[in-house]
Amino acid sequence: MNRLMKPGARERETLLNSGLLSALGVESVAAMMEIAAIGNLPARQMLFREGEPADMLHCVLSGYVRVYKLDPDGREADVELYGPGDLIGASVVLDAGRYRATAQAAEPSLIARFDLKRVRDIAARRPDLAMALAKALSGQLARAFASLADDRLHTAPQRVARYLLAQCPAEDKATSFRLPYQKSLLAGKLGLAPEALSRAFSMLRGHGVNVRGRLVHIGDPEALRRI
Amino acid sequence: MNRLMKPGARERETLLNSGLLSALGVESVAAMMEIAAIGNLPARQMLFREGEPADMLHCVLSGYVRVYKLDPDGREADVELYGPGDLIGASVVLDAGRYRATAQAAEPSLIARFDLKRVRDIAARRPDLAMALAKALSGQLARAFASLADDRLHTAPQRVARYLLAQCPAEDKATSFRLPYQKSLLAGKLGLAPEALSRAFSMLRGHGVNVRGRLVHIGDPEALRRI
DNA sequence: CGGTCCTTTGATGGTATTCAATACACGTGG
DNA sequence: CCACGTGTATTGAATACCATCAAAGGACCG
Repeated sequence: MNRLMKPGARERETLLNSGLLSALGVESVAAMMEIAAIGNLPARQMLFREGEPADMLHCVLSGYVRVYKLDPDGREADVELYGPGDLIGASVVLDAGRYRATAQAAEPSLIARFDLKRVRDIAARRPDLAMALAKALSGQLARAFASLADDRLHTAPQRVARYLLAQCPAEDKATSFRLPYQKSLLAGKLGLAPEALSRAFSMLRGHGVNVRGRLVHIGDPEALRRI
Repeated sequence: MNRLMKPGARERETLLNSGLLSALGVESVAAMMEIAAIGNLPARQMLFREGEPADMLHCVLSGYVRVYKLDPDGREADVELYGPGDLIGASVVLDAGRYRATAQAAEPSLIARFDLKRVRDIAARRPDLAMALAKALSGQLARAFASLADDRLHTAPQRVARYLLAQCPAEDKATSFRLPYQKSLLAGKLGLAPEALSRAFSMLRGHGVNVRGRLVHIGDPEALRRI
């Protein structure tokens, strides 16, 4: 972490809207603000490594953080991608154990850190914080289950189509939007090699999907749904 | 559910050792016991279905419960397998939302059910329960992440080898044990078709693994680790 | 304008799924 | 205790899918 600082007005604002703090009572918010430290991460900086003792809870304020696991021979598998408002590494909140994966900033990012022991102390007194933690974990577990099932049930073009649909507004009309991060990150998130993502995009071109750089145009959402 | 009943002495015993209740204070345990209902599930009975409103928390006392997601065209992908002491469907504890997957008894099973609203009420007053829920979720998230990475990084024989090693005592000497459930269940848990599991076993035969029915003999754990 | 990193495209091989048919295990009832 | 039948496990052959390697094309930033 380059520099650590107390949260300023802007950071407090973002934290208040984050998944963890948004549902808390004023006193718990104050207690958490008290122990928050803000840090600026350059791209590729590690937040923590698999196996290290877990002593911090992290929350993304801006940017993206990639969490992955390593093979003995060095290959990586992305396990989750955290964006603004997301709580990182919650899978480790309660054991006072070790990080179960490695976290790396995917781009220059702003994050908040909370000392785990103090978080546990506060949560032991304030049920709203404990429930907020459980709620964050609950959502992440649901996402993890969805990924697992998606991996096992759908082909690469199908997974990409589903991702694109999830970015569309609900109505079934043509849309354009920007990918929130680079394609190699998206590939990792979807469990694909970057080449496979590229091929998936080019096969979806025949189904009304146009990609140039990070700009995506969906011609016919209904057609995508039938892939 | 066939019959519902208050927990008897035997069920209370099992519940006390379960992941959820084992870390609670006496008062929280009493409160949870108060609202527990025990049910007997025949094999293949559904506990809940994806999309249904979630109103119950479940805990396995004996047997196994398979949780899976469905494709539009009816294919299934197992997402988690819960055994004695495990908390089911915790991914839904806090939203008062809907079940995100389907749960089915894989064999005749005994389960405890807790009314979700009342659990939430108790947790709102008692931080130890909220923390126990978070802890259960935390463990499940870590397992889900491990599965996800395992799927993406390892081949079928490697995944099977890792599973077998996880069942062995730590020491590097020959061992025998029984699979806790049928092979088709194990296949689903590992994200494999039953045929792929079968082929994996027969390829592991060349590395000191012998399987007859549910009986497994590991000749050389060290060799397995090198697969 | 030049370099670096990201992305695309092509060719190949390994790996798992699927379908189909046979063999086996286990519980049931005779 | 044995015979039977159902569901489970194995094996084989064909196919689909994706990773990997290699190389060329493009984007973006200094």
